[in-house]
Amino acid sequence: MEKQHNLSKNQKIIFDLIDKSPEPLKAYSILFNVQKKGIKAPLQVYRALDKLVEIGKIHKIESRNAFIACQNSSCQISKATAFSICESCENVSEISNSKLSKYLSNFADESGMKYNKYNLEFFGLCKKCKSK
Amino acid sequence: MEKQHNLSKNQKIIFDLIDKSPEPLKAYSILFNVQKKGIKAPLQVYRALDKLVEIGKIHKIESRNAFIACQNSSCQISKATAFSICESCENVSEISNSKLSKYLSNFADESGMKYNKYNLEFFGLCKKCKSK
DNA sequence: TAACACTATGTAATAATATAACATTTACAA
DNA sequence: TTGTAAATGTTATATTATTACATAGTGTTA
Ligand SMILES: [Zn+2]
Ligand SMILES: [Zn+2]
Ligand SMILES: [Zn+2]
Ligand SMILES: [Zn+2]
Repeated sequence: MEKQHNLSKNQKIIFDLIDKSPEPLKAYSILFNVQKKGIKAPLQVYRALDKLVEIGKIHKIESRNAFIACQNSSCQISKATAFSICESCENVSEISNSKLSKYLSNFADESGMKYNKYNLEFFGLCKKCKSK
Repeated sequence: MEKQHNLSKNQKIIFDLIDKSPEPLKAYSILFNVQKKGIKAPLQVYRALDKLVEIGKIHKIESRNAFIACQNSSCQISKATAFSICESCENVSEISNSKLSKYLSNFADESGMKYNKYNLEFFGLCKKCKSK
């Protein structure tokens, strides 16, 4: 069973915002949106983001410096993440494909390196944008 | 055959620096290192970096905001990149594994999205750091 | 050659992203 | 209730990246 994390006040405010957003949110856009709730400084946002990433409630889309809520309770607490990103409309969604995650989690090569985490970002055109 | 790109003066200065570095370089560290060669402003660095990424001579390590020279002539001009990153010593190397690249290049799911590019970053401990 | 388009460069200012440092408060278990 | 870890508040600053505008080189074609 997954460990239950009781979010703190700031963490909850920021998670709720990200969770109900249809698109990845950037840190300063989050800051702007939560100022009416009393969160005034970048650091308050970044601290909450760090914690939320750490416990797997959100993920950072590295190529976009933006954050989305985890859609996939089986992504092993952020140790194995894969996303598809539309380069036209910037829609991002988390890929939940057990074959893919099994393949990558078990990946090993001759480097002698032990991989315990990965992040994969696919880019392309989503269905909508393809048909335009 | 790969298209031959004749690098411009700034592009060459910056590529040479990255190419001979054993570790990924950050933009402002590059800037600092090439100031004696007359490159004075961040934009000069970023423009060269953009071009070098575009033509596949270097790659950006997204999780580190840093750049390394391509070690893998078959990475299809930056359309299919995979890296291993040691979380202890921060050593980064490009993974060149034909099975992996074939698997990912052919990956498709039910989203209807056509993937034409990916970037994968593996994290773990390198041989050296593991044995410490 | 002259005209054109395209790529690259130079420079200043500024935007966007992220962290350091320090003081205080809250949660909660020993 | 005392100790400790986690979270918060605040200011300042560091790091990463882009906008805007002017100029110069490079190669192609009329
Ligand atoms: Zn997830
Ligand atoms: Zn799209
Ligand atoms: Zn490469
Ligand atoms: Zn290492």
